[in-house]
Amino acid sequence: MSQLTPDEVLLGLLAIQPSHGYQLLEHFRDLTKLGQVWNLSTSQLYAVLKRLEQQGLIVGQAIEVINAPTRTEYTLTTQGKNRFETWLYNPSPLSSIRCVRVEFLSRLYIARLQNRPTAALVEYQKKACMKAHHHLLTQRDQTAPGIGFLAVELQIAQLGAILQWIDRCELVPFNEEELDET
Amino acid sequence: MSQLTPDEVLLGLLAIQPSHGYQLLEHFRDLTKLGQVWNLSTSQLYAVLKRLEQQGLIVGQAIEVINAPTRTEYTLTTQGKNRFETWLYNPSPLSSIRCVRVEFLSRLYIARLQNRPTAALVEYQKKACMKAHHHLLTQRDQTAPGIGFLAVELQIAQLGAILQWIDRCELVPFNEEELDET
DNA sequence: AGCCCACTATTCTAACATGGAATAGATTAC
DNA sequence: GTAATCTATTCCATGTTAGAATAGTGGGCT
Repeated sequence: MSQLTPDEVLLGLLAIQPSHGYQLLEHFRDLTKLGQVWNLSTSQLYAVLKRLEQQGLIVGQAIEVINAPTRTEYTLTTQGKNRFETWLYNPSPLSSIRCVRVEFLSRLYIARLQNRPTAALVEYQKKACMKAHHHLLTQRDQTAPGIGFLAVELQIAQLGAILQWIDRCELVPFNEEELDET
Repeated sequence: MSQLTPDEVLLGLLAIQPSHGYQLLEHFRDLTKLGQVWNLSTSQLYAVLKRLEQQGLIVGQAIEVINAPTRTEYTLTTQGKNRFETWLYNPSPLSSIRCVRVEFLSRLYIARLQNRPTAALVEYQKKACMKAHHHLLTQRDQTAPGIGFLAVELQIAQLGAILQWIDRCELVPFNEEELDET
């Protein structure tokens, strides 16, 4: 896998309420939800759900619906809950640029949906980025001119931009999603 | 494929001289070369070479070496050469952040190795980023507050950082690689 | 001499990702 | 009435990816 999987996001959504695949998919398609953040195909989502079930993080239950195809409703297990909590509050923010955009914003989204405070999340991410920023500055001094040097400089610039941006995360209001849970 | 493949970079390297897999790998492992830019595994490189051969962009020739395993030396075909030139001078810079870091820096690296001027490359990329930046500013005004909005703002900040960084690309000297071609 | 390690050079394998189409009933639109 | 679209899921073929496996060479150590 290319590092970033929506595993924990799904666990977070299921922590709010048991849901079936199609319901979960909405969060990844709606551009006001996670649509800007992830680009997840249908089959991928169902594949991930299957994997999570195999790992014992969720359990599925077939639900017969009168005038609709049978659904599989997934519920979080205790194990899954633990995994999610670890992810949310013990973030391992790799501070790679993509990680921040995708993982951090997902964390924020889920935390808001669950009506949890987000200050700590933002703070953790900020600290991690500052640390990485500092580390890169040191690395730059040890790097010979050339492509490698330019790459390091770009990463430094990127992290700087994130640091300027991140404080806005707590100021920007999250309208609808707050109460609206389909 | 997840968008970014080293296909054209390999073609560019083969344009300098026919090489076998292990030789090409050096460019992706050496941190002063493309090591900071790509993270390519051995098997991946060989897989790409096979694919390129299937597409008729390169041809492989088995070379028996006296006291070493047989190598396959790949040579660029006319088609491959065309494909590379198109990529280098007709860049389609998607201006996604990752694209710039990986693709643009690769272009720069190859152009330098081939002793070609880089001013045009930088200029193209800069223009593309400015365009994307502008487009995102418009998009921001049409986006409701929430996660989507934050995502757009982050992208704007990232592009801004790139624009500040990109002018340095022509100023930073590229030492050794200029003449040294293993 | 015997052994271990690192380097050159490539292949294999199993798991996972990905895009796309297939299925199939329900509802809405014209 | 039939076409399109929505709900809900599965299936498939192809491609990517990490990691180990292979295999020969040369060097250093004891």
